[in-house]
Amino acid sequence: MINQKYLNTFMKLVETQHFTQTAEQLFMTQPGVTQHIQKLEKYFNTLLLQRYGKQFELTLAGEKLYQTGLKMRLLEEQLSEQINHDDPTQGHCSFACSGPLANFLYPHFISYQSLHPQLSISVEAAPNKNIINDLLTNKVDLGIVTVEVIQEQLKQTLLATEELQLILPASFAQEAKKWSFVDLNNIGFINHPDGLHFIEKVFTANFKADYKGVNSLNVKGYVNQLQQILLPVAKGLGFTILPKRAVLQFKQQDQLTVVSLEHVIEETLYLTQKRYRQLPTRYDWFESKMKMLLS
Amino acid sequence: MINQKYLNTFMKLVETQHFTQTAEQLFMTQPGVTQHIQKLEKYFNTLLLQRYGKQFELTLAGEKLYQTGLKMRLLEEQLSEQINHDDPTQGHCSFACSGPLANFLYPHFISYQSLHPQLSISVEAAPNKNIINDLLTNKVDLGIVTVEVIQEQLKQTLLATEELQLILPASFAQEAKKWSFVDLNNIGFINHPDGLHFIEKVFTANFKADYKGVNSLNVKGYVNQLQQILLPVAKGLGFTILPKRAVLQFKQQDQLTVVSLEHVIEETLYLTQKRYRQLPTRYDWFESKMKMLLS
DNA sequence: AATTAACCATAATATTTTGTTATTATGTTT
DNA sequence: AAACATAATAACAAAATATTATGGTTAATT
Repeated sequence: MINQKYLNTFMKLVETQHFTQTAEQLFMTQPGVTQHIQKLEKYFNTLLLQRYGKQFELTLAGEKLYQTGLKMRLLEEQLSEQINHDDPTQGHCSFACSGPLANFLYPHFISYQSLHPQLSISVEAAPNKNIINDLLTNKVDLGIVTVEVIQEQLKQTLLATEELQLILPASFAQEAKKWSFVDLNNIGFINHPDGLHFIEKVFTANFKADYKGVNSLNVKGYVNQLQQILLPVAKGLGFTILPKRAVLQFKQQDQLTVVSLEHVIEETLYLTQKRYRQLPTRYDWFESKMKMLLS
Repeated sequence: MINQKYLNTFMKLVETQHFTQTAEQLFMTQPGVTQHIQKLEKYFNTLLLQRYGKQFELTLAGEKLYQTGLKMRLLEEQLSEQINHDDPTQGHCSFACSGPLANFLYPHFISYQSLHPQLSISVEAAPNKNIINDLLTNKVDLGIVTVEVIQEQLKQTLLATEELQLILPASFAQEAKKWSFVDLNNIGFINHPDGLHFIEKVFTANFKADYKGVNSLNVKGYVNQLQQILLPVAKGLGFTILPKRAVLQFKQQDQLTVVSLEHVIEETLYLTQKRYRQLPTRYDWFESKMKMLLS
């Protein structure tokens, strides 16, 4: 690592062109200046000054070091100015949530971003597990997940609840029919990243007698693209379970039937973040906006 | 100045998230790491780490310091890579010379620049005195002047010689007339930045008997724009003295007469640079190009 | 030309800074 | 509950850094 004190002495020397004056201005003695320059020359293994008489010119290396020094000086100045500032209208904001939620939230975010162009916003759609992992590794700052986390490092606040809907192909629609686990399992399940988690919640509440865990489930497919999960259902290939907001985003609503369940299961959305990590104030707007939109 | 060693320790700590591992990887002991962080926190007068148990998260300040550290690390890497390189096809080249010469040279320079877009080229038209001053203060690296300099800090090589021409309005043209100092002084002198210097050289050689120094000269005007020096001459308002190349650049040649002098005076062009200052190799092409063009 | 003053380099020494060892306190895991 | 791992602190050792004293050059002055 380059010694900044030496570099500073060098820069002052370049500016004064004078060892003794450099020493005076930096409140040190002249031999100190000489030694600093010598240390730098040893460190870079190059002459920095072309000496002649008691004067000198910079060598090419010296010139480059000086230029770099200017840039470093700038970086340092900016840092000490900014290190205790927390501007709510600039910087990077990173979010992760489920696909449907991302689709829903992102338009609101970008209209805010256009008010504050200094903001940079990234929203990643991902399943709960990945979101939690991204939070733990600081890849995102704020996540919305549908599970309570066990990690002590994370903290959560309740954002909203949303109904989980059991979706059948419209072709299977039968008024007031009371569907059983066996009926559904004959049709087959279209899985997705949160699919089994939803099954567990909805089926244990509604089909306690017959449902014996995910192993007994007839899984007919899997897809992790939000827009595509409901396609096989629409085509009559199977049923699935999704949050209401995800179902509403599907184009061909007439191809689907929402089965009304005896025990309505609400999925809970938790705003999740690192417990010991202070978020910049630029996140404040997003937090309150999300609470407003989702409540 | 921020201590780079401390910063380096901090960066490693951010990357390992672990004091002991940081110490091992940097071949130091764990208390050293603790102390480095403490020194940085004292220096910035802010917490950099939010500690909990034996773990920690970065504070906002810590995050900013880490980001700045990354930039500094990059600067340093680039420097140590480049400090002993001297690429002839990139970097800044600065020249100063007389206006006519600048007009003549610059087109050749820019066509070279278009071959090597990494080059940046500046050519400044200025009188000798300014050129010398700019060289001494490192504002330009290479200059062309028409005088021998006295400063020991500068070195010169002969580039070319060029005839100094005495220019009269075309209306004054008289075949084979032998002009005297008094004739000319009646017409009056149009001065320019190098005007008196040229007068001195040409008149002492040609009108030794009558010319008694610049004080006796009838100066009718002054302008330091190359394109405009010959305008008053063309209009019949006075005579002037210019290098041949400057005269050739004037549009209305038919308005001018070049007086043939008994003693032709050649102006000498000296390539001038700092004696103890090595020029980057990117100047090599320019030096040889200029020699080629002007010889 | 001789003298003086200004300036930078070097060597030896003093001082300050930095790093280490030993130890304690506090969590974490078995 | 015991063993282990980790970070903080204090005291001390080591290293880095700065200063004083001095000498050799170069430039300025007489």
